Amino acid sequence: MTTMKDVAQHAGVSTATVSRVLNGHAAPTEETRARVLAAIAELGYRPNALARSLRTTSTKTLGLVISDLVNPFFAEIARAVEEEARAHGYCVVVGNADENAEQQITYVRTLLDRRVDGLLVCPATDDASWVGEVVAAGVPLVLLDRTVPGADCPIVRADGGEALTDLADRLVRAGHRRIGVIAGPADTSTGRERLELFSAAVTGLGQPLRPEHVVHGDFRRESGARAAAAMMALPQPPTVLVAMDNLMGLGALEELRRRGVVVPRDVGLAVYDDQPWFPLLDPPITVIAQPTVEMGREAARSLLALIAGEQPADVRLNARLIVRGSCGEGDRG
Amino acid sequence: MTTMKDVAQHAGVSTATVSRVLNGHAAPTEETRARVLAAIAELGYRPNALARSLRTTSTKTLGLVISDLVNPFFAEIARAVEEEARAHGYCVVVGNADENAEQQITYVRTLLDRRVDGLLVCPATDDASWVGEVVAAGVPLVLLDRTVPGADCPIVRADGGEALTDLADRLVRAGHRRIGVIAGPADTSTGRERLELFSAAVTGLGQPLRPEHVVHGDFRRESGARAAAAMMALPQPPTVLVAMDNLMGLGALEELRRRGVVVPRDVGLAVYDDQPWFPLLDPPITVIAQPTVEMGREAARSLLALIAGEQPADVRLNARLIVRGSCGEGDRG
DNA sequence: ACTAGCCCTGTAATCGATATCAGAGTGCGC
DNA sequence: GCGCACTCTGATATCGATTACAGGGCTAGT
Repeated sequence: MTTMKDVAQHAGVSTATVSRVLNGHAAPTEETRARVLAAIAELGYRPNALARSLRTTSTKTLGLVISDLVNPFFAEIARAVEEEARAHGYCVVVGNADENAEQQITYVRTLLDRRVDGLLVCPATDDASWVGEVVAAGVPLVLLDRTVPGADCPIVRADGGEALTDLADRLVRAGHRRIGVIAGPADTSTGRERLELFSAAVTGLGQPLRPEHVVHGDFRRESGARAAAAMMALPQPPTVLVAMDNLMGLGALEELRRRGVVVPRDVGLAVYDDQPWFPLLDPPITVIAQPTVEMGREAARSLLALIAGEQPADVRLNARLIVRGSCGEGDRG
Repeated sequence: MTTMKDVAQHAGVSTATVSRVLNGHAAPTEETRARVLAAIAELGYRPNALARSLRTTSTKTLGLVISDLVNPFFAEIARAVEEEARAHGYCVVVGNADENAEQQITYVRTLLDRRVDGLLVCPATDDASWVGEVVAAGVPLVLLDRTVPGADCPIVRADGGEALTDLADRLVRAGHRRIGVIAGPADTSTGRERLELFSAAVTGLGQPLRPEHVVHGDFRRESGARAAAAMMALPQPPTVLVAMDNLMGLGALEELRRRGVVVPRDVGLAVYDDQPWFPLLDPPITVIAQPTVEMGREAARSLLALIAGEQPADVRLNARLIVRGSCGEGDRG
């Protein structure tokens, strides 16, 4: 590789001058500037970002640790983060935790070691041991989608309270008396919150959830299928299933299909997170849509603000209910 | 941040010794080793990866430039690459080109500047200007999914020839005489190849494609919808549509639904790339499935081999046809 | 007892950039 | 004509690690 020294020699100047030209400092003459630029072009020189970052202690890089890259919800967030960051001259390094706390910690450490300027994390679980390391490293941190206990940093998330209440309301009004919930993991904030909000809503309507009608999954496809299977095998199966994540919803759908259960005639279904293909199903699936793009964008903005020394406030966006028919609204509502 | 110097002072040794302990060199005594490790633990020291990489000229990082992160086909590949890399002690930096040649070049440069040990690229277009820069930088390069003209490096891809021939065969045998193709961009190798292979197959069966029944999209959702709309508006619309990518297939489905066109009664549909939700549609969609996980894994392996100084051969995996019913096979086949 | 050889450790150069500080050259005022 | 201010450039220290080389302390062989 050609280094700055080569360029300097080739242009007959010192490395300091090359550096000044590169960084747009006022000093160099138009003439030397031209000579340096010519040398750079001729040698095809590109500055070594490692050396530069070592010296300046800034990498112009954000780290993003995501719970599961294959989950389209997170993929879309990742894309939005990347877009917003790029618009501000930052680059994003994505780490995929695969819903695995250990892998997540590994990634947080790797990113800290590489001296990212800021860190954006969608925590895989409630384990918050890594937060201390980030704070100790003095690296700005913003949480995305999920909180962890005791973390003292800005968070960007979607509030599903209203949407879940609306959904509960609709389901009960549509006549459902046995509502089954495929909940997220109890050791994630979103897993707990969605269940609690929904549970409170149906309880408030005089239709508390039965214990056997709440099954926890892990935000992945197979667990959704297992949960649906477990509930449909009960002597008194639910008349409607609510999956608290799009992948578990997908798994549930697959399981219902395998069992020959017809939606919504035999059992209704609602899913948390919208996906472009949900409207294409027969019946189209009723969902709670989260503003993924905004979430990613806002998270990147908050982090950039934090890096700039500001004190961004928490961001709370609204999820909203989209009724489509998979809960039998047409028939009963 | 605490540096190696701090650790050295705290342990009463030189930085050289700390480095030796860190890198598992034989030299240090068990006793000094313990002292150093204690100091490291006590200070919570983590080595600066930038400084280390600058010195060793190895980052243990692979760069992955992907055409479109939101396309689940690529998301899955990215995940497989990351998994395989991690298993070999490498970390992956993902750049999302968003099917945009310029953005892709930007990312290639950024990754080269950061001195990734190797580069994995799914080229967004046929523009191969960036390949020279990678070669000049002396960075191992492996192409994934798509080729570019004149690139002299290993490539990992899926061969759809057999599957496309099978599909053509089935469609013609099922009585289809007007087959519409929603092709990929003409300036991508996969876009061209899939069309050519399929076109050759149907021509061989005496049913050449009509020019107005071939519309190029851009591997994204909206273009699939537009292409479907254009063909369905023809005086003699196709009796079956073949979308050469899952996102364009999704767009086509949405458009058909909007128009009240019933699949497969009014028009059949087949899609390149399988997705978990395709079997859930009514009718389930006939697809050509690519081995995404293997592609990602093999690509990572090839790149690691190249880095290790070996000469990996090109990898060609087979795509395969999965008949499900959306082409009216049940009725006509 | 003295030296050869081995083991462990420290000193210092190095990777490729940036930034400070000092010095060379020019222009201007008096 | 002399000095001062100002502009541009170069030499050099530095970021935080790795590593070649040198040297001190021991053991062992004769």
